[in-house]
Amino acid sequence: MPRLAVVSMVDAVSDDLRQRLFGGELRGGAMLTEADVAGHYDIARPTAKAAIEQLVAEGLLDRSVHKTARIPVLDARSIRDIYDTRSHLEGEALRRLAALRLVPEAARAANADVVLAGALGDLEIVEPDMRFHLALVDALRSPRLSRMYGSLVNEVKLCMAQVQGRGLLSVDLIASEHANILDRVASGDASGAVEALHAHLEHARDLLMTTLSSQQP
Amino acid sequence: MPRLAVVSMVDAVSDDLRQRLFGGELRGGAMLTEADVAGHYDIARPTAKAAIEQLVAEGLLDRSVHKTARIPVLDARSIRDIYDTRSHLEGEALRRLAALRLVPEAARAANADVVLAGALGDLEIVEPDMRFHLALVDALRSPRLSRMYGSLVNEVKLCMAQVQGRGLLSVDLIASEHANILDRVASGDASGAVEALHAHLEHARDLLMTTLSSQQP
DNA sequence: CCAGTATACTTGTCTGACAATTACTGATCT
DNA sequence: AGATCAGTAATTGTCAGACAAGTATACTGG
Repeated sequence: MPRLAVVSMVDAVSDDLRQRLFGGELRGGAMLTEADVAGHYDIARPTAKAAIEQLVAEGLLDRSVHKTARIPVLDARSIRDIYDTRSHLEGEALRRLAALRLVPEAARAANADVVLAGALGDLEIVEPDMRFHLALVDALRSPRLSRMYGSLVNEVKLCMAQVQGRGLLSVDLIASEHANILDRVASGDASGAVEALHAHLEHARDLLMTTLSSQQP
Repeated sequence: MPRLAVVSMVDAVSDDLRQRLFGGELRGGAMLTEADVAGHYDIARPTAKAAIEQLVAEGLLDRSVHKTARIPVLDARSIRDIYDTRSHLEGEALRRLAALRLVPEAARAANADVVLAGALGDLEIVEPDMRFHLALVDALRSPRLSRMYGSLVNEVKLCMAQVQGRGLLSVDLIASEHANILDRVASGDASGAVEALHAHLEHARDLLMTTLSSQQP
């Protein structure tokens, strides 16, 4: 019997908004009023307000007091910060995994899914890709660390939705870089694994930033 | 002309609740109903609810759907996770600072305040101590990283309030360990700085855990 | 003493409302 | 014409009160 999650209306709404954000239906820079949300889901405005505030707390929406929520436009500085922080968290995680020579099974599985998803389209790669990286962090079994990395993953998904990757992701390259990282962890080569991760993330980040700057004007 | 922060009622309430949590007025394990908060500040229940939900999102209160919010009792596992995650974030930060030989001025100043606060009492040490560690992270100028570390700091403050440190903190030892860390950063000794940090945090954590276990039964 | 039910308490959500703030539009003046 | 200011519309912040739904506790019967 499957475990059913009892969610409140607010959670259901914020979940769906998240999906619409990641799917690109809600474009960067667009305004999102409480009345819009309330009308779209046919709920009361306070309920919509609470859902919006959840997303603001996660960094998936921008808002200050008395102003309409806006879907953030991720500029170069934000992307740099997101990827620097990813390197920061995940790099140290790899050091620990390498010290234990622990290769998370979930990471291997996720990387296999990356290859499978490659045939479907760029946006489909994002999910298993993120799952790979999250699996590395989750392997340390630290709830707080996983939560932090999860919030970064959400921001990356928002990035990906905004650039709407048009065939710019090379699945084979990504998968081989992932495999390389796992190999170095397995052999206990901590600094090598960190190096490989940094290169991998820098690669992804630069691709993102050049794509973004080319479609900005 | 000073920068005035326009805060909503909800923010003001959650700020004050935070202070009461850190001050130990609200003890671990205690229940905090929406009606309690609403009555205490003479505000409407929805407003109290929103303030509580902010704190839940920060991890400063526990709550699941349809249940009364509870002030978390930080057990050994939580403390271990908090300090492991601190090591994780701050250790990597030290590596970067050491590579730049960058010693944040704010960290020096905070450590000086630690010594000054030592004469006042244990709870007074906590603030400059946390400011020292936060200054190290802030020096990297990463908004996301600072936010993450800040949430850990808040949890540590909650810990400290719960053990109500009774003369168990040795100010001189803390300050000298801090100074040691800064020295190693200044000399570019990355792994030495990380080592010193790990020892420092492990020290603090063990003190916290033994104190906690002795007053638990 | 345990199980099941009944009651009180608490939270989730809604409707409707008003105040405070922001964004926009139009008129006036240089 | 362009800029500045006032007034209006739109939006958010907060409230009161209400009801449904879920949780916790006490009480009763076995």
